[in-house]
Amino acid sequence: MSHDDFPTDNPAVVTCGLPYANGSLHLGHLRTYVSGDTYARALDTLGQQTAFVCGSDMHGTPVAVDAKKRDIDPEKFALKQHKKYLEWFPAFDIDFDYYGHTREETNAELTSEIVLELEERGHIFEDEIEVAWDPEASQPLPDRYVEGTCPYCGAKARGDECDEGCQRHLEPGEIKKPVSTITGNPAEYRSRTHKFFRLSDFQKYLQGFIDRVEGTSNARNQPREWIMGELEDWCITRDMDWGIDYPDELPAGRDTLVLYVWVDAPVEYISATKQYSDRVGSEEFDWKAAWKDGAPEAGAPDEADPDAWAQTDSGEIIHVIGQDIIQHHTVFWPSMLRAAGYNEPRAVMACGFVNLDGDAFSTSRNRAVWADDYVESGLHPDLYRYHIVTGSEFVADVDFSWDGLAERVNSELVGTLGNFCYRSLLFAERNYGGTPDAGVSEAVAERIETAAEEFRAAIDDYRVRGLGEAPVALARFGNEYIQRHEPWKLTDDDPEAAAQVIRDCVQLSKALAVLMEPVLPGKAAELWAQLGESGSVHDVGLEAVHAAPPAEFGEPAELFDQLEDETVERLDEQLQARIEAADDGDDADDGEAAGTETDESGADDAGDMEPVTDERVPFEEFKQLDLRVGEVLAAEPIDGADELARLEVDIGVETRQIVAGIKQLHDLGELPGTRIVVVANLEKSELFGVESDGMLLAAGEDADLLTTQADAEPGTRVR
RNA sequence: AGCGGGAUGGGAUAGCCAGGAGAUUCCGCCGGGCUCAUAACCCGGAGACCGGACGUUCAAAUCGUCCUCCCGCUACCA
Repeated sequence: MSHDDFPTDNPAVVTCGLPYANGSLHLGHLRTYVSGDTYARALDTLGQQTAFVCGSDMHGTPVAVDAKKRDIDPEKFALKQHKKYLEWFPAFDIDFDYYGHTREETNAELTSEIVLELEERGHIFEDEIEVAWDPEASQPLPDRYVEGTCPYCGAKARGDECDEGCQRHLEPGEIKKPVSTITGNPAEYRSRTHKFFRLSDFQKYLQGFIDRVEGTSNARNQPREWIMGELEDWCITRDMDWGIDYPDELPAGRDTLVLYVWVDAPVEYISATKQYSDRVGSEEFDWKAAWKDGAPEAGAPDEADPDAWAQTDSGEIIHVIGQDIIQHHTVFWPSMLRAAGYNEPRAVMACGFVNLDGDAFSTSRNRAVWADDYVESGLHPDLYRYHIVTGSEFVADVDFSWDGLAERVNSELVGTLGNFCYRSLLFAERNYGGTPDAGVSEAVAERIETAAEEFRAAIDDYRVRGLGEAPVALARFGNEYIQRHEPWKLTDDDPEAAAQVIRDCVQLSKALAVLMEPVLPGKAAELWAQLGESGSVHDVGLEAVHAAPPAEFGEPAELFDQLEDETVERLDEQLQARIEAADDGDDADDGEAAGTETDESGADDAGDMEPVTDERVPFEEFKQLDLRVGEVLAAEPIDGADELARLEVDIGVETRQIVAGIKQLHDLGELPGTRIVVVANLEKSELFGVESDGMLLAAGEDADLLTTQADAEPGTRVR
C-alpha cells in the first residue's frame, strides 16, 4: 500500500453518501453520517487537514415522480427536502464543512466538465436501446416512470429496479409488460439512442484499484465479482427533463437528454469540496490539492503499467457509505475519476445496516425511528452517536432498540465515563479548587498514551468503533485507579499522595474530553468547559491529552443522566403502537386452518395503505385476464432461492407448474389441497431456472393467498 | 445459482489476517468491598468442550477441506 499513516501532508476529504431529496431520515440512515462525522473529527484531532462534505441528491426519477404526485415543481420539492436535511444533521451534531446539493451551479459545471472530458477521451459511445414509451402522453418513460414485471423473476418491478422481487437493477428497456406510471397505459417500446460510458476501458485499472483501496473489507470484496468478470458498459443518460443536461452533442433528432443521476451525484463530493474552498479560501483548504494534485493525466490507464497510479500517493479521499452503494463507489466512480484526471479514493468505508429490534427498518411500513422522533424524545444526540458507533463493528449490522440504547448509556456512559469524570472533578474542586499541584504519575501518563495509540490505530484501520471504545476503556481504568488508591482516605493521612491521585484523575478527565470528542462532541465540550479550559475541544490536537489542565475550575455537573425505565417504556410503546397501526389489516383474518404455526416474522407487511391507482382500466382490458380457480397439488421449495417455491396447480383443464415467491411465507407442506386463484394467461417466465406458467394471486407482503369461499371447482373462471 | 460475511458462556459481542497455557468487554447471576461519585464504583466467583466433521501442526477458536444453518450483494434501500 502506498499511503502513509494519517496525518499526511495532503489535505483529506471525508464524504458521506448523498441523501436522496425525497424522503425522511431515520436512525438507520444516520449511521453513515454519524460515522463520517466521527471519522472526520478524529482526523482533525490528529492534525490532518480535513474537509467533511456532503450534499442532497436532487435529481433522478424518484424526486420527479414524487413531485408530480404532489403536483409541484421537482425543484421546489427537492429544495424543500434539502432544507430539512440542513436541520436534521446539526441536530445530531453532524458538522459538515460544506453541505450543498447537486443542483448547485458548481456541480452542474463540474459534472459537465467531467462528461466532456470523457467524451474527448473517447470513453463514451452512442447506442440504440429499446426504452419504454407512453403513446398517450407521447413521451419516453425512464426508470421509475414505468412499472411492469421483472424479466428475471417475474415480480412486479419498477423500471430501474426489481424492488419487490429479486432486487436486480434493470437497465433501460429490460422490464416486461411495461405500464406508464403517468397515464397507466401499457407502454410501448421505442428505439432511442443513449450515451454509454465504456466501463470496460477501465477493467484493468479497477483490478488494480480494488487491491489497493483502503477502508473496510466489504468494499474491497463485494465488487470483486464484477471487476474480475465482464464489466457491462453503463448507460449514463435518461429521457427526461429533470437532471443535468447532457453537455455535449445530443444524438440526432433529440432535444432533451439528461445525465443519469449517478453521474452527477458523486461529482457533488468534488463540488462541495470546491465550494468549501471558495468559502474559506484556498489557504485554509485547497480543493484542487485534494482532488487533482498528483493525479495521472486524464484517460484510460496504460495497460502495460496499470499500477502506475498507485505510485502517486496523493489525495486522501475517504468515502463513508452504506453497503448498498459499494459498487457505485468502487466501480463507476473511480473509473470516472480516473478517466477525467482526478485522484482516486484512498478509502471506502461501507457500513452495515441498522436493525430495529432485530428486524430491518422499513420506510413503507413506518417501522422506523425517524430523526424527528429522536429529536422529540429529548435525548442528547451523543447517546445515539455512541450507541451506533460502538454497537458493532462498522461492517456488521447493528441493532437499535430503546432499551438497548438505555443499557449501553447507563452502564458505559453514565456509570463508567460520566461517573469517573464527575467524581474526579468534584473531588478535585472541593479539595483543591481545581487541579492539584502535582505532576502526573508515570503509570497514568503511559495509560493515557496507550489510549491515544488506540485512537490513532482506529483511524488508520478505519474502525470508528475504536474511537468510541478508547475513551470508555480509559475511563474504566480511571475508575479502577481511583478506587485502588482511595484518595478520600488519604486526604488526612497522606495529603501529598491524595493530591497525586487526584492530579492523575484530572489529567485522565482531560484526556477523556479530547478522546471522546469525535464520537461525543457535545459532551466533550461540556467536560472541556468543566475543566476550565478556554477555547474549544474541537480545535485541540491529540497531544492535548498530556497537557496540564487549568489550576482552577468550578464545580462540575453530571455529564450524562440515567435513562430511566419509564422513559424507555414510553418511547418503546410509541414505537410499537405505530408499527402495529401500520401493520393493522394483514394479520386480522387468518381464516387459515388452525394449527399453522408459520412464523409471524414474515419480513415485510403491507404497511401504510398505498392509495388506489387513479387511472381507471376499461372493462375490455380487465377481461383480457384469464383468472381461474386452481387447487394446489404439490408445493416444494426451490433450492438456493430465498423465497421461491415450485407449485403444481390443477386448473381444471390442465396442471400447471407455477413458481411463486412464497417459500418463507407459508408452510409449504400445508398448501396441497388449498384452492387458490391463478392468472392462467400470463406469459411464461423462467425463475431460477424453473419455468413458471401462470401466477397465483396473493395479498400483501405476507402473500396471503386468495382462496375460494365456497366450493368452486378448479378451472372455474374468476370474474 | 455465483460472490461476500457470519456462527464464541443465559443474551449481546472481541479475539482469527501474523496458531501457543480453555478466550475480551457489556448485560444478567452469586459472593464480598468501598462510600469521593448518578443504588454509582471496585474486587472475587459460577457458567462456553469457540456451529458440525475430517485434516495440517509439538500446538488450532485461530490455518486447510467438506457439511449445516443465518445474513448481505448480484449494477439507485443507509
